[in-house]
Amino acid sequence: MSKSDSIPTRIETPQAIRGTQDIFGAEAEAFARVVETFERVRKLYRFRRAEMPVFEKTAVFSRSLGETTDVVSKEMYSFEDRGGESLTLRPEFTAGIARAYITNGWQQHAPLKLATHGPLFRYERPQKGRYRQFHQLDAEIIGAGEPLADVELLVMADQLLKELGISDGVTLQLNTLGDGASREAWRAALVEHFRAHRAELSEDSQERLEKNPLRILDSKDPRDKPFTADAPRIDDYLSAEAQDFFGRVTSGLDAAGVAWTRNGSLVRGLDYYRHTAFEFVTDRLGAQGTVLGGGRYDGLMESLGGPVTPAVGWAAGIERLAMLVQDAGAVVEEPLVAILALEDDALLDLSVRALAALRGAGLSADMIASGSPRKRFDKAAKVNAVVLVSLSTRDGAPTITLRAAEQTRAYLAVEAALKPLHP
RNA sequence: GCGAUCGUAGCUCAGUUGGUUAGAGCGCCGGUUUGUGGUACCGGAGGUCGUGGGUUCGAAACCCAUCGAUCGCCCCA
Repeated sequence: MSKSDSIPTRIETPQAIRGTQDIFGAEAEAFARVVETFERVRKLYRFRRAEMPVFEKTAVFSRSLGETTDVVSKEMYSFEDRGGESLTLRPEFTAGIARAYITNGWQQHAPLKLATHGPLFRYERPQKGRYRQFHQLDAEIIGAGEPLADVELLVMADQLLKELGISDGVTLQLNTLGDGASREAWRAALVEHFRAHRAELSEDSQERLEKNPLRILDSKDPRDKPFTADAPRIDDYLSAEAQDFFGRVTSGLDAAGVAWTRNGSLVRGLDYYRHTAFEFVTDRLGAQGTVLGGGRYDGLMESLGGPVTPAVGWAAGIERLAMLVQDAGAVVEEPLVAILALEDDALLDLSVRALAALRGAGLSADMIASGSPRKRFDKAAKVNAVVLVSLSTRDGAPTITLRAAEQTRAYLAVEAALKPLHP
């Protein structure tokens, strides 16, 4: 045997990819709770479950997002496969759902209420609540052009946040971008307005004036504030139809008892967005305050080569929701019912039978059976289970003793489950 | 892509103006104490101080680079 065979080479452990996370313990419990709650609520509203691939041809996303935007040029996780085809890890759900809708002939189900959740990928610098691989909940209504669809989605979102116990401090901000004509007229007026003050705007906003003028409205730079305050308002450019549409959304929300506030600066950068835009915002997550956001995207299907199809949807970051759930103290991990302390290794078989009996009776159980036998009781005591079960030999006989703070139902159940085992 | 702060044991962190062999608590392993007991004590394992280079007689500490983390900017579909 050569030296290289007998001595394994130590390799340096590869690091996790930047911006990815390994979720464990309390965080993982909160994460699971968010997903479970979403699944429960979505069924109440009869949204149907869908699963899509996590990657698509790059064109699915670049077509729908617009080739020139920052989003496509530097923030997508793209790569070539062995055949030289450009693929992209999905940065959002909507484009993939739209592609699936078209290629699978889901028009037959329209109007279609869909829900999904899973990982998404964006090539950007991680910060609080933003990761390269992150997870979202997603709900869409495809093929429904009525304001009632917007209302239903928003009511569902509102109920979700309430059932997660995190609706305190979260406000629903609502805006309309109008129909295509309204939106264009407003945009032109904004450009004209800001161009008049061009030199006084922040550098970032001067840049935005060319690339994405609507975004100047939610600039964080104090230098822009004076000019955003008296900027043209969408309301002055809304067509009668657009006005009516928005009015029916807001009255629907009022009827459902969903609180909302108007935010005239809430915009979407992409051209296919029409009418309703909304975000549920919290002040508790630093710079990343949006917890759930979405809007109506009546222009998207066409940009992917499909038939004209109205649609509206939202997405919510699971990590951010989970953080709020944890902060609210809403995650209560089920306490362990029984912890066994095996204080004499001769009773190993008895302990295994005891474990099986407990778990078979639907009682959670775990065991301390390693390390010094005389220290196992103390270790078990630290586990903080409802009942501490010790197995030891007293006066030469196997002995099972139970201990608990009080005689709860769980205690009695443990006692009953272990009774047949008593020697 | 840009900026600020930070990387020391499995975890949380000390480590003086640059000075012998880098420490504590928790956790882990073993021993003693207690013996219906969540106690206390003793001992042990575990670190190339993120990595690479530089300054210096001497670097965990100072400088540069690099990787990573955190927070923010840009962007946010």
